[in-house]
Amino acid sequence: MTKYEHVYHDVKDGIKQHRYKIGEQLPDGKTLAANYSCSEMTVKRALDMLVDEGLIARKRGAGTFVKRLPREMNFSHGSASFSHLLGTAANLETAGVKLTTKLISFEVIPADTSLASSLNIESDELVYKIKRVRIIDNKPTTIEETFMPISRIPGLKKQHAEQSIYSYIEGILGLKIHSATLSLSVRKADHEDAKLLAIPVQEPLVVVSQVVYLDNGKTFEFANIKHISESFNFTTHYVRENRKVGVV
Amino acid sequence: MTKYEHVYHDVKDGIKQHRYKIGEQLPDGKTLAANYSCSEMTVKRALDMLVDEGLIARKRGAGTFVKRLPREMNFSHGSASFSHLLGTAANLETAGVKLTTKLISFEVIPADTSLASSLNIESDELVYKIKRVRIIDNKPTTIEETFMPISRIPGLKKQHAEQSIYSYIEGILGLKIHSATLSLSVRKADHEDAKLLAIPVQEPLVVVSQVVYLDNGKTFEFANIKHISESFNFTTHYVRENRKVGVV
DNA sequence: GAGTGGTCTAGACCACTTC
DNA sequence: AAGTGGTCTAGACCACTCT
Repeated sequence: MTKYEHVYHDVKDGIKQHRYKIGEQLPDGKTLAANYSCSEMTVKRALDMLVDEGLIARKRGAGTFVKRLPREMNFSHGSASFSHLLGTAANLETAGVKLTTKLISFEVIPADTSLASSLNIESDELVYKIKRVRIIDNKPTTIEETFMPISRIPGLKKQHAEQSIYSYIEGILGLKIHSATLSLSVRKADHEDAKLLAIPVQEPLVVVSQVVYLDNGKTFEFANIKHISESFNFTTHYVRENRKVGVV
Repeated sequence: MTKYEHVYHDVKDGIKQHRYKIGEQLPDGKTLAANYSCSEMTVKRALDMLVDEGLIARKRGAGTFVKRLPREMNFSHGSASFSHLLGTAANLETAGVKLTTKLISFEVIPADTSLASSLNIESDELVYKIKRVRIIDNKPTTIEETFMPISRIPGLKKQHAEQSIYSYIEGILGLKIHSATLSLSVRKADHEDAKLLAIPVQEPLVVVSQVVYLDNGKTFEFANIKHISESFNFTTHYVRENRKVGVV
């Protein structure tokens, strides 16, 4: 563990355990640096992470103040879209939730111009097109339609799609997932959606469209994930000064 | 403008203008530091902001790579909830959109325990309760129900609620808005929602619940903002390593 | 004026990837 | 082995708030 991670965790624990209370001021940078035997820059680095997470606010000339408690990881299977990114299966299962996957279709198609543009590949390059339904605690909850270029994810088989594609990519291929851009909107279920999710036609669905990147900057996935809206919840923080946001 | 802001903007422009192309590698830290006559730490600081915005990926041992272009600020009045935070009126109006506000009610009530807990105040402390409909291009688009403690926002009048509360807070009171936590979910319109937004009952609405903080760490607003779902869109980035997210 | 956080540096040293 | 980014420092100097 790095020094700044240590400071970060320790201060965060301090907030969680009410050693630092909401509304109170933290010790100043010099003092913390002395307490942790590190430089002030390292303290700043650690506290900036807490700012990004929405737990504290720092004000030049005034001090550092506790805004709120860290919230417990609430895997109320709402944020399935997000934990999907983090490796759905593992996260949800350790949370004691039963997740299963139903593979609807697994094809290889040439990318049309729109898809090629999303994936930053040439038109007509071959991509996997995978459609799956995720079932959480015996309730169909999301429909995932995923597109990945064959060239970047070679050797993917049906069997992987029936389990976790992400563990194939990270575990077997040894690639690292770096980041994603997500866009949320709401659409109404068509007949196929309704059938797959066992809901009435026209029910609202939250559609998460995501482009996912590897750590070499290359796109490897474009996906549309439709969530039953009642089991969807998404929380984020917005910090004004640095245009940064943290996710719980 | 600080040095890191300068480097940040210049590299970002370089990406926007295809001087650095998608998939390509940026010059290394030492080189950039020399080019900009600054230290490598300053370059890192600037590039980390671009990482948080989802534009580049940095990989230790390998280099820094361009992921995608900065997206143009698309004020498709979808992200009204977000620009609300940034000072809705100003932003939308400079974007050439006509925004008006209809004040539905303006009361002062004692906070119940749940509200008091959200606002970090004592139960029964007095709060403003303000209900407004936002009308964009002559179309009612959101219903905002806002609660603010009188003690922290003294002197608020109906007239401010009919315009921009945020400019009262920042302009007149001289307070600074620091950050917010947002939570998104979907609900169906009840009779009152339907009437106010001129839509059928049971239409889906996106509900944004937000707690907003001042730069001294104190909560000053809790709000529920209901959006007509068809005009709602929300985009964000997720970066794995540092648990940071940027918003476009 | 005293105290706070923010910027910036020049350089040491380390971790990792790539060849 | 060469080249990349990441961590960390000790300190200078600046900007701001508070009272």
